[in-house]
Amino acid sequence: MLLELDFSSDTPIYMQIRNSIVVGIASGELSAGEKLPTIRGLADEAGVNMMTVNKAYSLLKQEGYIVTDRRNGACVNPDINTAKAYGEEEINKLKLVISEMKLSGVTEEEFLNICRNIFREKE
Amino acid sequence: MLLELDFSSDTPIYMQIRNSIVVGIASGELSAGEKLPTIRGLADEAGVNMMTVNKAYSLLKQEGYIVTDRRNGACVNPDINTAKAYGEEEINKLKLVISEMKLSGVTEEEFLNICRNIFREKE
DNA sequence: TTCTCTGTATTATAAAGTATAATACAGAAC
DNA sequence: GTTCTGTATTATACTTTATAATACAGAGAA
Repeated sequence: MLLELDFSSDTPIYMQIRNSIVVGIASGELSAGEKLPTIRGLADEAGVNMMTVNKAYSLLKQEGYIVTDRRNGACVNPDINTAKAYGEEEINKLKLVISEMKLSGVTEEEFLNICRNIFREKE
Repeated sequence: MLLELDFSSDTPIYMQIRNSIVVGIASGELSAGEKLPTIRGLADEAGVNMMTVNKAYSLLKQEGYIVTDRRNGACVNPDINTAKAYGEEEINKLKLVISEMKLSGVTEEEFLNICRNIFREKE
């Protein structure tokens, strides 16, 4: 698992970890059921506290992206519910990104192409 | 200016204000050169502290979205630089939204249609 | 058994970010 | 002068974030 953390970012570390894993699952870099690093292992590797990784894993578990087992550790949820509705929060985040890129001069077609590429990105 | 603040959100108030204005400019709700509410006025209206609004305006000014004048107050920058490159940060935010919606079961075509609608949204 | 690994929980602490409050100043408009 | 503007300063309180040091229960391996 590639995990790039930006300690000077305004995004909290635990959220960066959470985001990396979500993106990894969506891109196929992490496959359904795949074993994730242990909390302690990832904390060591990333140079952060165990509880910071734990916070990320707890959030991912609560969101249904991963499952945890005291025996085997954490795994990507082998059966993520792809029938759940996206929230208004996602739409608002999307609106914001589109607004910012629009004001950077990105045209609709350029933007859609960027999205197409990201959508099709495989590991 | 419509301004909906969610005080229970994990997004700071000053950032919500900043985001609302960015979206407003991009959608055309706020036009180039248009006068914005005064810091004190908006603070009163929104029920927040003056310095919170000031923080949002300072950020918007620094980002080039608005200009300020001690005489007239703050205005939408009449000449926003639409030739500036979008940052990697925007791409990462976009990747995250796409990932989350993908994992909610949204197909590529559905997603592109949502984007098209947002992109064309006028006030 | 004993040892080691897993996620989880607790408690304490430090540091940073956020928001409020009360003022004050400089510049321009009236 | 008075009033408005953005801006600046200082202090305070609260929340969030991250670390640290432990500890526990359950399961696997020696």
